[in-house]
Amino acid sequence: MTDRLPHTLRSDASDNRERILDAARALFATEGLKVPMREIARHAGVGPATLYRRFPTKQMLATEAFTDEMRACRAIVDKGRAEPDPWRGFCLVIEETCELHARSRGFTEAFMSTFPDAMDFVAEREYALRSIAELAHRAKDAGHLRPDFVLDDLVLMLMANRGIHTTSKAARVAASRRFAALVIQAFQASPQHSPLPPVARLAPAAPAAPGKIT
Amino acid sequence: MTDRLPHTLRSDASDNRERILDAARALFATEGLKVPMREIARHAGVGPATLYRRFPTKQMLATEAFTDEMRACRAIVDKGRAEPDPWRGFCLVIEETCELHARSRGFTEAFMSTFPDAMDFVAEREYALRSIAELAHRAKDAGHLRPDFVLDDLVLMLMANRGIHTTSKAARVAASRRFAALVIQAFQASPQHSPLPPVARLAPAAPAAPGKIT
DNA sequence: ACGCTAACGGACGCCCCCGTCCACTTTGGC
DNA sequence: GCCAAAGTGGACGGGGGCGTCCGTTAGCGT
Repeated sequence: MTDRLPHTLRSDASDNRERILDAARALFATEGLKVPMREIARHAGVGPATLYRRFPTKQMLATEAFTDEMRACRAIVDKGRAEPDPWRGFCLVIEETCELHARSRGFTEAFMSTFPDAMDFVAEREYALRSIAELAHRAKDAGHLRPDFVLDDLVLMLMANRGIHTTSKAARVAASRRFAALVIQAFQASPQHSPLPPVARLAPAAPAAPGKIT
Repeated sequence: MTDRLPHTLRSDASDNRERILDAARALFATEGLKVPMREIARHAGVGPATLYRRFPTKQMLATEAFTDEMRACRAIVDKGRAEPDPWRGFCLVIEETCELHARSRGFTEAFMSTFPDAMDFVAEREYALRSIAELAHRAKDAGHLRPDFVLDDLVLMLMANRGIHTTSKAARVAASRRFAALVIQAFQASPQHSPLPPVARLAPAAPAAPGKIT
């Protein structure tokens, strides 16, 4: 033994790890987070024990599996913030976020649910929300975003977007696109809009079981 | 025996039946359709066998439990159609439908999902949609509803509304109310709106498992 | 008051998922 | 090539929901 702590995985192990992540990404996207761990293992061609040794909890697996989406999410808000026209940036964030979430059923659940252990998602969500808040502020000042818009409206929109289920992914993405366009229409400042009902206090939002991911 | 076919339940039986329906209504509203049958039985203070004898399938139970909501749904669209101003009627339908669905988590699932056996919900949904289509047509003619609105947009809105989950029912209703107001804003005809992305072909819509209610 | 029978609910067997243990296999440094 | 350690997957016990059977209880007509 040359090393007491081999932090480097054996070749077959890291190979399996990658296959597991691929399977998880695919199944989380199509089936959502509720997909059984064994299903992922089966799809990856490994035994349950291997899956559990590599990722002791489903949170850890989800966290790893969704790094791409998390990066994309951050990229979207950064791109939106970089846009010279704040309203254009705001619209862009809504459009692309809706599409991103429409593409992966599981990511939305992970992103919206408040994980008790892994704080990654919460932190990332907070970052996104704060960025968008700043963007919204600028868009309001520019007179394009309705003045009574609040950040919770965006959370509301995201929650609503997740309700859109269809048979195929293509249909879901298309529906989400149209939904985003309608939402943007609703957020746009207009002389004719009547006052909105009061905002509801939206808790950090849980899909069904608060914090539990099963 | 005075009657060969006692179509009338014994007193304790009809009593239990009522308690089961009460429990089902309460649990379906708060927990959704996924609540276990035993849970309903337990909550009603009866054994599983009693529940299953009275309602052999969860569909039958749900169908009975949601008659009130179905009636309310029909009343809403009728009221909206009776309104002299079609746009006002259209808004009213959206507002009240959103609220109705926000009040009962399970009803939305039942209403949106396509039951393979019990056709009651499908028929009722079709009636509502046809009525609203006619209302929308008049609202368009009056120039208040945007011309590129299609009926699928309303289904989209309903699907989205079901995505709104919160901790308390009160918060959910409040959120739904605001959501409805925003949606109405989006549907309102306006000189400044840009063309919408193409409509997606929305299948009759299934919550997760198409047609299965478990 | 009685007895027939509808109605009841506890208990059963089934299946699926969970997380863990352990005997066997593979890797890679020497 | 050898062999210790890392890695593997089948198998296990636990838990929970499902739908049904059956011995017991109690409503109701006589």
